[in-house]
Amino acid sequence: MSLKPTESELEILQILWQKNSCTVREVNEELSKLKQTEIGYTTTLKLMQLMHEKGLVERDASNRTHVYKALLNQKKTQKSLVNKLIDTAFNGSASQLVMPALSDHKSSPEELEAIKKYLDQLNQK
Amino acid sequence: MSLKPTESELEILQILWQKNSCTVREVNEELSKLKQTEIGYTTTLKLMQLMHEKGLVERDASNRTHVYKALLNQKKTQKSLVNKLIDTAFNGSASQLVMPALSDHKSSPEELEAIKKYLDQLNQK
DNA sequence: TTAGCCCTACGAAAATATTCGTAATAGAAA
DNA sequence: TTTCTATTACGAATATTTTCGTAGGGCTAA
Repeated sequence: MSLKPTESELEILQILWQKNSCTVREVNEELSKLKQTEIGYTTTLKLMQLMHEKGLVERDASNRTHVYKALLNQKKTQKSLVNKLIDTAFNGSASQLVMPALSDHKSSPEELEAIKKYLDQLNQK
Repeated sequence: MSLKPTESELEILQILWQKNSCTVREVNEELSKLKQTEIGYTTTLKLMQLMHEKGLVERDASNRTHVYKALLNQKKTQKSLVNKLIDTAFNGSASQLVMPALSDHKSSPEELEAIKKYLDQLNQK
């Protein structure tokens, strides 16, 4: 099934992944910080309710203030996003995506080393 | 300014980049092939007209059948897409994006080699 | 010339996504 | 208890994106 989150939903998932679990209030504050502008509380609430209906998140409603958790697996979601990007913007060539990605986002030597190891591993198969 | 193309616009840009220049008909056929379903001709036409208004493409209207070209630079656009993805879904870590990207999209040994060379180059700086 | 086809322009419907106001109410505070 | 505050539920307005129908007209083949 793999429901695809919208732009806004992805931002919320991002926060949930990072903090593990959150109230609407917390997410709303994070979002406002992120976007540099005050976002209506009920806007965030509504989004998270929709995500709940869609099965993107679960929530503990045993207390009045509900606590949300992401249900979508972070790694899987990332993979599908990357794959989509590769297909729609890079003609299916992963390496074409990889190089510009590395060029802009200054990665540490350690990170680069890790990638290299990873490449060797792939090569051996 | 850097106008951000929508999902559909990106698909069209992709085709324009690949073929250099296209008529609406050509794009429409490519899109239909891509999406595995017939897309209304005027749907594609309208999208490309909107893209023209937005300045995403230029067109040669000297003949009845207009010929379109992308105005957005491919590499720049790709970079900004990748950067956005890294920020919104990968917590700003490029290497976290790179590895899953390579794992799924089976890259040829040549491609992998190219990436490795690229990494070495980055390392030397 | 006329019929048929293909093209553009344009408006508007449909589908999606985002934002927010209002009402109800639980729980805390006075 | 009464009041105040925070929270959920829900409907609806807005905004954005996608899709398509129709009209007008040029071009070509018969």
